[in-house]
Amino acid sequence: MSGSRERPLRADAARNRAKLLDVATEVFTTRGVDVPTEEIARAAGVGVGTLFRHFPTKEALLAAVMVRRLEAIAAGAADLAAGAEPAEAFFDCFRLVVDRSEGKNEFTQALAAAGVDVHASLQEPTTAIRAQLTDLLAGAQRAGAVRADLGLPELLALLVGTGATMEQLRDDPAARERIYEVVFDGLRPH
Amino acid sequence: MSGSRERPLRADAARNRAKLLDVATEVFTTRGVDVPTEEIARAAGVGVGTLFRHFPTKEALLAAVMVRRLEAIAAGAADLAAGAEPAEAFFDCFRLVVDRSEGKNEFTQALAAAGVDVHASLQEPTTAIRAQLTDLLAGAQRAGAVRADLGLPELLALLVGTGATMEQLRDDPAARERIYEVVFDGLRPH
Amino acid sequence: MSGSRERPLRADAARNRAKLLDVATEVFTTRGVDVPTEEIARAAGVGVGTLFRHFPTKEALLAAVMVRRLEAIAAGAADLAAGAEPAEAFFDCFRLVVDRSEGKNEFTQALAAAGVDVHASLQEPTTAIRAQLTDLLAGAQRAGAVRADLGLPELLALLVGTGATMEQLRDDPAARERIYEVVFDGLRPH
Amino acid sequence: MSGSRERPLRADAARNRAKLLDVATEVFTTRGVDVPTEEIARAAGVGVGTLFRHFPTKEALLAAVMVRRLEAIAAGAADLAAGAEPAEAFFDCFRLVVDRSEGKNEFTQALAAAGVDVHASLQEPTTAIRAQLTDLLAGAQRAGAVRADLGLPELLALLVGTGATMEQLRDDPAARERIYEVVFDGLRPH
DNA sequence: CATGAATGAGACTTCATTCAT
DNA sequence: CATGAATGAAGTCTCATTCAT
Repeated sequence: MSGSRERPLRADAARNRAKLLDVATEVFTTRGVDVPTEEIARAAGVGVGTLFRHFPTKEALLAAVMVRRLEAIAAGAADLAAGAEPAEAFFDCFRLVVDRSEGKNEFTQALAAAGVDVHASLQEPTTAIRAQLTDLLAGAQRAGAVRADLGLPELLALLVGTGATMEQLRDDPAARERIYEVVFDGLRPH
Repeated sequence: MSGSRERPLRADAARNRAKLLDVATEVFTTRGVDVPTEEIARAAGVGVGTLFRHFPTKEALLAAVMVRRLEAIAAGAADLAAGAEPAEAFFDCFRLVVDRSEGKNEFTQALAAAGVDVHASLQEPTTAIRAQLTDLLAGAQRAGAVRADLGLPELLALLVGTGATMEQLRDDPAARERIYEVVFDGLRPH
Repeated sequence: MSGSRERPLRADAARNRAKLLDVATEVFTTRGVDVPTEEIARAAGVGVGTLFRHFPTKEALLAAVMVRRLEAIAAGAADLAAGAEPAEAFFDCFRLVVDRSEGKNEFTQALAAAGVDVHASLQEPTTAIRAQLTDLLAGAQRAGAVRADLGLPELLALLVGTGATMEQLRDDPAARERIYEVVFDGLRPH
Repeated sequence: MSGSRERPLRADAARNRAKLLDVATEVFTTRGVDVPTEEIARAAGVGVGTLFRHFPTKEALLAAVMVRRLEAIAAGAADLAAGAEPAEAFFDCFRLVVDRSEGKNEFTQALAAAGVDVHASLQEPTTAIRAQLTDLLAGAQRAGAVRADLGLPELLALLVGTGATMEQLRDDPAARERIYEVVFDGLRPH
């Protein structure tokens, strides 16, 4: 699962990489993608050189941040899926993914703008989530809780879109709840 | 309301401004927001100076492009609203706005990243659409075609979000159609 | 004296030229030489084109402003010279020139920076002052009020330099007066 | 007093900074303040980026050049002051400052035009000279070689103004000498 | 392996000057 | 003759990336 990549990575190097990722996540999320690399390095307490040793380009850093978020989401989803009956698992997982997607769009776009094939470069880490969602969707459909004519692509698109919807309603929890009602109602058969 | 601005604008100036807007719309939409101003000027057949005379900053150009798109959408929406029964008018208009929203997110984000208060600077031109949507929504609710607990904010958020959903399914019209079914089903009472 | 140049100049054209000169004098003096030509034109109530019709380059405008000031100074000097005994006339005139030189340095330098041979382009209009100063100096020297070994070049240089000195003491009239004492004392024989 | 600033500065960085300062001094003095930064960088054998790393704005570079010149002047003045009797020390120092002031006005004005508070930003490095001049002046006055009613402000103004005077007589050493006689005579009591 | 100085292409913008209206 | 839109060279500054220390 968390297969070993390259060499084991020395202790301090690993610490630097982690700090960099933490800072980048924080900074990109709160201040946008245009923050200079140098600033991120400084905030992480390392030189730019170190940043570029770990992430050969800025895009690579961006991608790594995304991957990390996706992995976190996947972990959460795994817990939920393990739990209860199919329908509940599906809808709970939907909520989880959406709630954690905050700001994800900006990354995706920044990556795309940089000419990176997002689908390709994020393929592997996303696989876990994809697999889980496929299972959850199938289970919910088998249980008659979700329209049978929907596939994984529609589900993924809907997750992204609902995330975007929610971002517009950041300050109104009640409204967000109503949106969930609309979307979940729409997902059910008929 | 949509009153005349400043002076009538000389013939060639108007032509240049229009060309600039055309080119910018095209370029920003297809190649993203990071295209150099100089390239836009060249593509429009004018010098950079001319571009900056018409739009004092790049953001101003970006905003102008958005405004233009919104105005076009508003015009289309007006035609639909004039037409038929409330429910149909509402759903048709929803589709129209979503279909024309392609790529709009990127603009909004670019503007926001530049520190522009999008809501403020685009307020006026958006007002037309807002008003129409308010009417359409009210009409559809009165006709019992849409849940009564939804307000304009939710509608707007849903329009944005559905647009984002659709962008993920750019190449699959059938899937897009299924999304519309989901969302429209969800919007109906119960 | 005010010899006719070129054509007689139509009434409105003359008015424009005068307004332009007034505004330029005001603006250059208060806000420096880097003010855009367009702004000067606007302040004068004309288009840039008109400005450039009257003054083929910005330097030409700068030079014209200087000329005008010098002419004003010359006029004032003439009045004084006409008056009393040689020594008094000389020293009064010295004061007059210095007092009116405020900010003149900036112009001279701007012109020089633009590669204009100031001495050459201002030769003619300065001639009047030069002639007067030559006479005044000679008179004062004959009267034994000024060292005999000084020539016009030294006098001109001293006028410029004393102007610069005074600009440093803009806010201290008493100090300025002491400077005059120093310089005038120094000018007297022994 | 002339305490170390920030970090020790790496060897190559120090070399570049020095070269930049040398070139800038040379170029600004001979060709004026309007020389493009890029040209200065090229002449110093570095990229523009390096220039801007050392001096965040062009004004900063200008100011640094001035500071350097003032420091050089102060050093020379210190030597003189150490030497002989008060009167001689004073007048020699006056000459020194004036002779080294060549072109200094242009800098001051460029800085002022850029909205920099020259007095403030150059305060510290000037302090050394101020202190020395204060001492020299007091000494010369005590020795009865200079009018007692003059203060430091007048002296400084006179230094600037005499510099301006001398610049007009760049090519006539004999005339310059006569100016010194005039000014020094004027400075003596009576 | 870390550091941060150096690089230099390129971004945005200004402005003197020209020329169609 | 006046106007002001158009021009485009040039200027200052930023920032991802490289490389000497």
